[in-house]
Amino acid sequence: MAERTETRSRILNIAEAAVLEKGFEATSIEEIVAGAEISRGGFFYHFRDKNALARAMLERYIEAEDILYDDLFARARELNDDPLHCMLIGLKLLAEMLTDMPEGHPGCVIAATAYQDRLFDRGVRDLNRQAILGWRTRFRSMFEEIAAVYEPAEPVNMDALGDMVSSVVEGGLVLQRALGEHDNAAEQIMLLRTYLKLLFARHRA
Amino acid sequence: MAERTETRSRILNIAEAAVLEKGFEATSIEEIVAGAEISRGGFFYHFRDKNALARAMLERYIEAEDILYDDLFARARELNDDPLHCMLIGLKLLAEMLTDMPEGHPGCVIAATAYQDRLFDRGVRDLNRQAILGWRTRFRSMFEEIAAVYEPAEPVNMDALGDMVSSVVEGGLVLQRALGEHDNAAEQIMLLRTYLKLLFARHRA
DNA sequence: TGTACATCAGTGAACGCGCGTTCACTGATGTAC
DNA sequence: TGTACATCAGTGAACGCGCGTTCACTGATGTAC
Repeated sequence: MAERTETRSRILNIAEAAVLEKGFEATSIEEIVAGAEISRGGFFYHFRDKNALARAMLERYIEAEDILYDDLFARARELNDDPLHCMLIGLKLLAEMLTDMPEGHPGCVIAATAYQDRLFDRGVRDLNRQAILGWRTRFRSMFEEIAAVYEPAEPVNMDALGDMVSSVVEGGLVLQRALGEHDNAAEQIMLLRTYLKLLFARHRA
Repeated sequence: MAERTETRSRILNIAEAAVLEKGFEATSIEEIVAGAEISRGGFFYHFRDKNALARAMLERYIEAEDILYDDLFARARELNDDPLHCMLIGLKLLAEMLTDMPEGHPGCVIAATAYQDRLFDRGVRDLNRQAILGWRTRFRSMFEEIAAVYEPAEPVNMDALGDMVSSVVEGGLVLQRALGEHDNAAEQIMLLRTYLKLLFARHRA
């Protein structure tokens, strides 16, 4: 990695961890540059101001999550071609991934900034919005594939069902942060899995 | 209301709204006292320091939520004595309550502080923890009543199921904050309702 | 009933500290001729 | 090959501002005798 991108991502790593621990406003540039072993001026060479840091952090986080989901469900599809079983396997893999993190998942940058959104400019808030809408679209289209094969046992709002994956992950992460536990998000995902089995698996169309 | 409690709760109202908008660190005592129309000194008459404000805010929020849930499910029980139907009616009432808020629910103080917990002392973090555990116990015991009458269609972890109510609410609130929409939390609650119908309603024990 | 004192619910000036940001400068590397 | 200049990736001192907190003081109300 070039010097430039290497330092930049060192800054972003440290900032992300700090923001998840105590929020954006409470994370000082001083502590970031101390952690990244550069000077204050060095920080402002990479980011125009603190808001630019927030935007870069979110962009990187969203991109990484997208790659993670792409990868996860690609692996699931290799194991089973049926859309329902692919979804169930993907969620299982996601739950396992969360359980396997030794310190527990550190939390979601989207949720952290959603509860501090008046600190940021419109660009950052739009980014946050687009991320959630992207996940809605991703999962909604997977659920539509499933519904084309399996008739839902009860009528459901497909947008809401698409959102449910994000919602369950976000909710689980809030719980495990508040409780100081490690596996709440994974357990909530397993409950979502059971839900989807009950909703779809009974009636092959 | 006595002067004392009246001013105190005016401070807490303003602080809570501000904390949900931009986080605890970014909420200054200056803006709180300006909103409450008192002086800086007046604030410190009521709260020893900013951490004491956080604790009081959380205590009040948790108490209010507990009363709200007590009330909601008491009304539900009046409408139907069966534990499953009581739960389903209670969740419907909760979803309606969320939909009826003209500005949308402002967000949960627990979630906001969970993503800023390194700012607070142990007392505040314990309070947060106890709140989530309290909701777990509340809903778990309701689900156990249900399971005594209706055999679950799939095996579920009862602690996780108890947590699921909080998780769905928290997750839905994160989504609606990030999206700037109003009814995501209500829709997630309706999906949870469908889940519980599928899980329990089929097999009367 | 009058007087002395105590408590309550504040006021508002002052404090020092840490914050985000700016800016003149620097040494290493790359490019033109 | 040598020299001049440009760009890159920073350094570190300095800036002013807003923050949480302290403190001496105040006027209204309550209580004792």
